[in-house]
Amino acid sequence: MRKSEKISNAVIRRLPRYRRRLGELMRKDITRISSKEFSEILGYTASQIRQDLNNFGGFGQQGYGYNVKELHEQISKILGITREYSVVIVGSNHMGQAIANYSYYKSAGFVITGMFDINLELIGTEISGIKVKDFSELDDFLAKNKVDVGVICTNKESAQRVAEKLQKGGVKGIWNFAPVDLVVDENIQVENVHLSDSLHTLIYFMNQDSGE
Amino acid sequence: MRKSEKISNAVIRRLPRYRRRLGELMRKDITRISSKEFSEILGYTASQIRQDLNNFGGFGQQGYGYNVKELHEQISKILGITREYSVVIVGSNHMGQAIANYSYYKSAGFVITGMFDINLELIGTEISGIKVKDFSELDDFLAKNKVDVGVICTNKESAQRVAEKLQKGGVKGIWNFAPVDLVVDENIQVENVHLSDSLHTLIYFMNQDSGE
DNA sequence: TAGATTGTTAATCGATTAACAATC
DNA sequence: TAGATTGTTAATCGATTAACAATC
Repeated sequence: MRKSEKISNAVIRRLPRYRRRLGELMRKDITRISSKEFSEILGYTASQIRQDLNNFGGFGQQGYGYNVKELHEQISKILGITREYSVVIVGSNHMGQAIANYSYYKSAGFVITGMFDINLELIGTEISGIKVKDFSELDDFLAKNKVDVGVICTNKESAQRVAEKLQKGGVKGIWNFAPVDLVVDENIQVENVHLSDSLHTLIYFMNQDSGE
Repeated sequence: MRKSEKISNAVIRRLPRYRRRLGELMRKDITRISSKEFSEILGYTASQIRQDLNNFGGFGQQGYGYNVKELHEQISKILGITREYSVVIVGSNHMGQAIANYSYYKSAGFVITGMFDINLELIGTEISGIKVKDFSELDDFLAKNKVDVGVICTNKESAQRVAEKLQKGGVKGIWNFAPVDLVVDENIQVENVHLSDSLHTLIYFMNQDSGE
């Protein structure tokens, strides 16, 4: 770790939201913001925002606040959204296609370099300009191309096997959409998008709310 | 609140994972599990598991552990996954289609009763057996049908307006896939699936890892 | 300079872990 | 009964909030 002290997950997970909101402010031509004003937009306390940011350095100026554009850049740097990332999608069914077509990625430095599937009807078709390859070509593809992130959009039965292939192929991060908890080396990062868990949480809070 | 003491979000967000893992155990015909064994599967401490569960009642038995099937049922009950929920999807582009086609929902009591879009090329087409309706029919549809959950798969510019329509139409929960923070009445629950935030978090941890 | 607002330390609050008596 | 494991209280740890001196 850079600063010899570990920064908590909670802080990290707030950074993308900070950045997103700063982007919105930029589009509205707002150039500066105080932690107090920002706190009103975000629903966090001003104190928390200042604490969070000061994990990484003093980006503000006393008596002035924060420069929106500069803070946006600093957070981009902290997150590492400063270069291109090569991404492959394994599982080219509906979810894989939705990911491939999510126009946001292109503008944010994510380049989809490969899509894979085992379904013969999908192999060879073109999705968002990318030809779907046979899953059996994945190992070879990973050996020949430096890939940063693997996206798993397979069913839950195949996900672990795919994760292992991605790991062997040298990816550094796995974005997992399958409803399973993957087991991989600790030097590989897994970020889960567990849609069913998310929906279940929503259902809980919905029911809770009506009971109050 | 039922028990006059608020249960923390952190606890609630672990419940779907508990339930999912219990489902896996059931499929393996495992009938009982101790908090210690379960902790090894989950990567939580046994203490945390027991604490979490005891927020809702004593589901275990001293000297024995927990009955897998019973605990699964109890958690389903706590979450509210015991009846059917009517769901409409607003925005029938790739992400909306992926949600509609996610076969999991059908088996878990979620029934997609409507899909909407403004794109004339999509209106009238059938997705996973559901005909896409014109967005302008949404108000009328919500007035005539009891809908529990609205899924927002529009772009970020339209999301807030859609949320307001859903709110007026009486939905209790919004599952939001647009990269914005929605403003709604506090009796409406919003669960965000912020894909870009998730990806940014992954990128951070990937870069961190290589620096250590 | 005076006013505003940060950076940072201290205080509080909440969540996790440990310990153990209760009990199956 | 003896052994195992829960339910639950107490201790610890970490994260959030409050306060204020530093400073632009």
